[in-house]
Amino acid sequence: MIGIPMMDATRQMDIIKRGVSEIISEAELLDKLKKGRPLKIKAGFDPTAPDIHLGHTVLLEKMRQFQDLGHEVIFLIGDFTGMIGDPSGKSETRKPLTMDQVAANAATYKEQIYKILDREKTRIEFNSRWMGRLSSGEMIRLASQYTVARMLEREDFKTRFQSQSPISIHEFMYPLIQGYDSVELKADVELGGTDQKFNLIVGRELQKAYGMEPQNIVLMPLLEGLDGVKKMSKSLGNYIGIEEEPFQMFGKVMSVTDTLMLRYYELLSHISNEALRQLQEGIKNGSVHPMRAKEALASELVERYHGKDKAEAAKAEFARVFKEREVPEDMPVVKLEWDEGRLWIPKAMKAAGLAPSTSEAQRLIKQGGVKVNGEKVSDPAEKLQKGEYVISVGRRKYARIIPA
RNA sequence: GGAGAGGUUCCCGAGUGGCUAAAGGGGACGGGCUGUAAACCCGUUGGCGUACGCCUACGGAGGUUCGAAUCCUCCCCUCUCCA
Repeated sequence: MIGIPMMDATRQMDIIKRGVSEIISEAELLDKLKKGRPLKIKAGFDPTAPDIHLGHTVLLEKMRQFQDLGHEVIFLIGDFTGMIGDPSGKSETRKPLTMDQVAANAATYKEQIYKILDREKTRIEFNSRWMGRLSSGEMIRLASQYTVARMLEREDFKTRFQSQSPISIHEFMYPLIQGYDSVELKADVELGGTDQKFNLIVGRELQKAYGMEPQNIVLMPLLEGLDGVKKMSKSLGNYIGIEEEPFQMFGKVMSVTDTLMLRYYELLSHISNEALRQLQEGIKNGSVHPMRAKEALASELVERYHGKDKAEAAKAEFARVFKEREVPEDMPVVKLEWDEGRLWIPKAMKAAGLAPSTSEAQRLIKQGGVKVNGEKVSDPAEKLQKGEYVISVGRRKYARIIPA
């Protein structure tokens, strides 16, 4: 960083603003940038088992942008706050993680986040470092900085209060502690998802209460999942994990709608703001084929997480399987018992994981969705002589079966 | 603590004694169309060596009945209102 002059504040702002949902406040942030010193950028993460998907990377990419602009990024693992669990509603109080678990999760985080963040420029912190030794007196002082009325402004607290659902006192501590982290770290900017808005604002207020200049807040939208509607999450199954196989990752990106593709471009791609604008324009006026754009995006993402070679291979494989409708090179190989010499196809399908039950397998056959060695199966009762076969269901599911 | 309402197949939600493996919608899956998508159209959506048939299913356990998701008893859970 030393010796490299910082980019002009307005140009920095232009980069920072890409894809953000809200900045509190833009004018303040611009002032800070104008001072020309590296800012402390904080972003907090749950200590629970991390399995990062593209939704999480929206925030990480923004952190990376700040790093590239020469600022100091603090990756904060909320191991202390993890004992409370963000009271997002009904969720029960979490069981505290052991030191070992936290350490293991942190290690996993590191492995994954450095695919995006610059290892040299990332500072990792745990909030137990300071929270663990905060005295009761200091804790009370902290709690005295905020009022119940203001706490109840938070949407989920408000609704729970109004509907007379229980709110435990310790749940109020969550935003306070998260905010206190900003005090401790002297954060200039805190990054978070839009769902974190309240908590981040508390951080601002607390910094003021402790006589500091309040942090600015950069809120990132929650990335829509593959369905294009709900936020990407593992439990909804609409996610792309950053450790997924290249071919699978490529295919998932390709299956996304054109609108969502542009959204992903905005939030995930490294193409410049100018290039993004041209792309949007090109698709609108028809000069850019959406499929080409989608391929480029898929390639970019696969390359980021698996390297250039894997990305090219995934692209080629995808073209083979989906454009030319040929059999994929890699597919699960399943060994089956051929007890009676002839094997009922639905049974083979079930054993190969192509259908959850023989009943379902029969339905699929009746609907014309099943092929054996490329030929459509029309009779659900059909059996196979002992041998090796490739069975497919629909366009995506394939398995090779061989006698055990 | 008192008074009500309700728990149905992946989800929502109909169904008040047989015609109900259970309407309808959503989702998912298969087919068509296409750009590999979206939208749209059609179809499927409990399990089982497989038409037939059999088994399992309407919060749980019993009971009434030729026959229950539907009636009775007890229990568990959720929600609403009052205090």
